[in-house]
Amino acid sequence: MKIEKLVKAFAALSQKTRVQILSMIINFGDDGICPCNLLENLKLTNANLSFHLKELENAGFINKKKKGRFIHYFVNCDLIEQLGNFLIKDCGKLNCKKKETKNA
Amino acid sequence: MKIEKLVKAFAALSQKTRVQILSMIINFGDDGICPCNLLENLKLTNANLSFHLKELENAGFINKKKKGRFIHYFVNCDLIEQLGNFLIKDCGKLNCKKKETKNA
DNA sequence: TTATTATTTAAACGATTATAGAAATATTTA
DNA sequence: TAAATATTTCTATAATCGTTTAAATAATAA
Repeated sequence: MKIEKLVKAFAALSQKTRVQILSMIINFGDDGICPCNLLENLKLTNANLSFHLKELENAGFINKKKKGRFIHYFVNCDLIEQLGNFLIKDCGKLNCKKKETKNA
Repeated sequence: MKIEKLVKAFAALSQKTRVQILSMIINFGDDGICPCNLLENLKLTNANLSFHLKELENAGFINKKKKGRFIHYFVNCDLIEQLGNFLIKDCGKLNCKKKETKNA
């Protein structure tokens, strides 16, 4: 995975509210969940929730799909697994040594 | 792991320069590496490197130890593994459901 | 149609972060 | 001791981020 994508993903998880939102979305699995339902359980404004959902979406953690009257958000498990694997297996093997970083 | 610690760790990885620095430190393994050596391979000021090292240290990713004339930084593998495991196994099992988040 | 609900966007703000330059603090070497 | 090197701290600045309020857009229900 490119370092830019990694960093963007970590940035999306660098905020308590977003980790909680992502966790909730994961918990609703394949059904997904709409913002209005998330709102019931979070002390946020609708605008603020929308902001955080967009951040998570931009980072690739979630996708949305229309479901009748509502928009449902779903988790993208692949990205989460890739991140986990990066940390456990690949971290430390990035191209960050001498020559490569000289002009990074 | 407490969500505050998680978030702090992810925040430390939410910046390209810091991921590169951490990766370099990991690559030097048990020998560790001093800031002056890191500087040779990064386009940073000493002040800025010091800032990023402190951020990584505060998040728990690295520790330092005096080695003769230099200070050597070492990676804390435990935290990295914990983060990886959180993503792969525990993410989605946080206490973020209905009742629990009501007063979070 | 109007009213209601769901969701996003826009504008403004305060707080935090990344960076640089300069100075301060060690430490080592000569 | 003075000079050189290593590292951190201080100060300031520009950029980014999280939040709110208000408005805009879209869809549904009455």
